[in-house]
Amino acid sequence: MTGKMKDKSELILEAALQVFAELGYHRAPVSRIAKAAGVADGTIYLYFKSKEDILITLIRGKLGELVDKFRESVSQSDHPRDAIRTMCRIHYTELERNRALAMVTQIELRQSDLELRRAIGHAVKPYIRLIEQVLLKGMEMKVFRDDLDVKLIRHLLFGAMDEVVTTWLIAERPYSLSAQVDGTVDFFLLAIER
Amino acid sequence: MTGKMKDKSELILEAALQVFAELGYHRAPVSRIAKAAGVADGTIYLYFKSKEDILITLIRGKLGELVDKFRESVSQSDHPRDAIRTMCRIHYTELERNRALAMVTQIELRQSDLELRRAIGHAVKPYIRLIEQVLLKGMEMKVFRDDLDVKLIRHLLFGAMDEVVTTWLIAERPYSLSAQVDGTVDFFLLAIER
Amino acid sequence: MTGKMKDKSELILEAALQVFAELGYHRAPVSRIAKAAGVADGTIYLYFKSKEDILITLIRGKLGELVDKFRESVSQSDHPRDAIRTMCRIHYTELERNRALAMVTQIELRQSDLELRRAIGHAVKPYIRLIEQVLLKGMEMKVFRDDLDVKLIRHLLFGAMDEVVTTWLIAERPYSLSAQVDGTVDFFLLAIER
Amino acid sequence: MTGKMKDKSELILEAALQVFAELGYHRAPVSRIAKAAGVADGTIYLYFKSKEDILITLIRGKLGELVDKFRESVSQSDHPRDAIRTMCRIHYTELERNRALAMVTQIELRQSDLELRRAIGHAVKPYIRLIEQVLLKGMEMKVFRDDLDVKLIRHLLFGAMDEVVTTWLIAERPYSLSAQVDGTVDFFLLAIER
DNA sequence: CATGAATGAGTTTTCATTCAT
DNA sequence: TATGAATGAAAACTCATTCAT
Repeated sequence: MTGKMKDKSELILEAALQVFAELGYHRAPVSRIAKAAGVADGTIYLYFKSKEDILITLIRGKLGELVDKFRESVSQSDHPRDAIRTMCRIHYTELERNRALAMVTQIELRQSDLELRRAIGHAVKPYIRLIEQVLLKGMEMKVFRDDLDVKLIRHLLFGAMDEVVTTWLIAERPYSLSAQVDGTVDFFLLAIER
Repeated sequence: MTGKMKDKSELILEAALQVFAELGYHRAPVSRIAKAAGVADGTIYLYFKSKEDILITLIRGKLGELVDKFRESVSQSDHPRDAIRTMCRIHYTELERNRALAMVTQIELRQSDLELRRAIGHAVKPYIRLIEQVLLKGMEMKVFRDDLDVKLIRHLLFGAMDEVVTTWLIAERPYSLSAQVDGTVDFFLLAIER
Repeated sequence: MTGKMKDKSELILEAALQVFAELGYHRAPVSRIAKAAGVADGTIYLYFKSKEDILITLIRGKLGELVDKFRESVSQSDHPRDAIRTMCRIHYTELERNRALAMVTQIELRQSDLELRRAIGHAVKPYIRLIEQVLLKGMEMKVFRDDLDVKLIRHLLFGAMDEVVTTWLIAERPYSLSAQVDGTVDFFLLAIER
Repeated sequence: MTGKMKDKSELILEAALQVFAELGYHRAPVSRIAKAAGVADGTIYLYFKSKEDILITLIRGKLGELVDKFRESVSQSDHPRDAIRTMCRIHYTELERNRALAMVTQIELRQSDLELRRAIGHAVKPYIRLIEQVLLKGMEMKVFRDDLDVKLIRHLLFGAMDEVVTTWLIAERPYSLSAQVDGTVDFFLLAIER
């Protein structure tokens, strides 16, 4: 039974994702999340200690899943060039598929106090580090330039992709995000390949 | 006396910038802005029609000033390569100097509802377009590759710089933002120069 | 226990009636109603969606009860003449007994915006229609003149009684309202009986 | 020059009448009245000591004018029957012509606290007394019944007319108010003539 | 007399959180 | 564990009134 029956806290997180995506964190009443999850308002507080706690847990969990995917795919790429392309593809594809998550990570994740911002920053770090590892491996394999400032460039890569996602998200007219993969990666490679 | 006496709406905007930077837009009560500006709560509403109006006016004004600086400097650069470097330098230097503004543009600008997000997006557009113009000029002058997807790359450049600023902003330990200019620009140039 | 325990929304309405009667709708803060009802401010909004909603519900409920009494009594009157007298007696007696209700219906009911005024007008309509029915029945039974303009006269009767109540309500010196029944009805009958 | 130049307080009252009629007393900001009158907000307080004072003065003045018209016309009527008809005609015609005034007297006049209500009640009293005088004259001339309870009946007449005006005022569909004169007066006469 | 910028008390409403059941 | 009614602090905004010019 444990297999099919979702954990109730999972249920609440799922509901919160939808509600945050629709209304934004600050405009999303806890009662609405409760209703969406099919539980009583008070029940939420048996699983989370505050509304903020929901958001943090949510982001951590979802980004954790994403990072796992990144890691897995990267480990299967022989060539760093392919690893970069794969990461970008997953980055764009997953967020395109899960618009609610994109909404929350791109818009809400930037939110509120420094405290929260930092807490969430930690969730992104593994991804940033993964990018770094790929860069290092590429340098080691002599396919990337040997003078790369990896500490800086990992942020340049992440920031560039991040902005592309945000731009897509708030665009008035819909277009394909995943179609931007090659343009993005080609740009990167020009800058980092020997 | 008119020289010393700042316009009261300017006074309020200045106060709002500080308060927003400290607390974040949603957690900043109008009463706190009023107190910081040394005026009564109601006075705020003689100059702005709502709290949101303060934020929008603030962003528009400050970003407008920034964009003006960009434009002026760019127009003085003969070579597109220098223009790119100048833009990045101003971007990093100005936000390093005005941390409160950085706070609001990097953190608050991303938040709130889609509505506001879009409204503010317009304030950034001129900058994005300026980047585009530099790219085009560089292509025309045959110093940049002739196959650049400018619509995409302008976002890649902006996003990369933006992320570097945000990372600096939320960093636990202080370091120089302006010191990142050359690393950033060199990366860009490798990707776009012939 | 359910017997003694009044519905909480009933409790709030009761409190609102008192407060509205004392201060008038516009001068009555919701917080005061809450205090009078012995609940927290926020509790009010679990039962009513706005302050205006309280007033409308209140009027509708109380006037509804009154109209029910009118209807019942009228149905027990064989002769239209008695029906008229009974209506007037109930009208005067009930409002004399429930001064707070009179206050709200006579003073507050008239106030506020046209919107509200109309909404409340609907609550009075059934009473006006009941008067009309009695008139028609009297004409049919040949005890009232056959040339009565019922659409107009129903308002003349209602308005006349209404003014008597208002005059009584704002009088400096107290006197019996119910003692005016016969004078009022005799006047009416002279005008409408054959 | 005094002839053409309206007194400034008159100007303000005129403006207040329009604004009250449009928005209702409580929703009408003093600043709006000032703007409509073409004076500064503060100027209002040189002529009136409060917003409420404006309303009271306004009603008193306008109703005073009306009562003067009633008195003049009545004094020209030889027969009490005609006097009654004339009063009703003026009552309906004047308010039909001056909808703003009707709005204020019928809706706003009923408003707010008992204090105001009473103050305004005084303005109506002369009219009520005039009705009484006509009734007495008619009894004296033996054209009206000699057993009329004039203290009551004057209110029945006023209330009946008043309600007809209010009904007309809040009606969804427009119709002629003055067309109701004969129906109303015929009803009265049946009740009071010998 | 006239102005109109400034005031700040007062109001409605929302919503995260608690706790008796 | 689960509920959901109740709480009450907080917050945005309005506007009658004042007063320095």
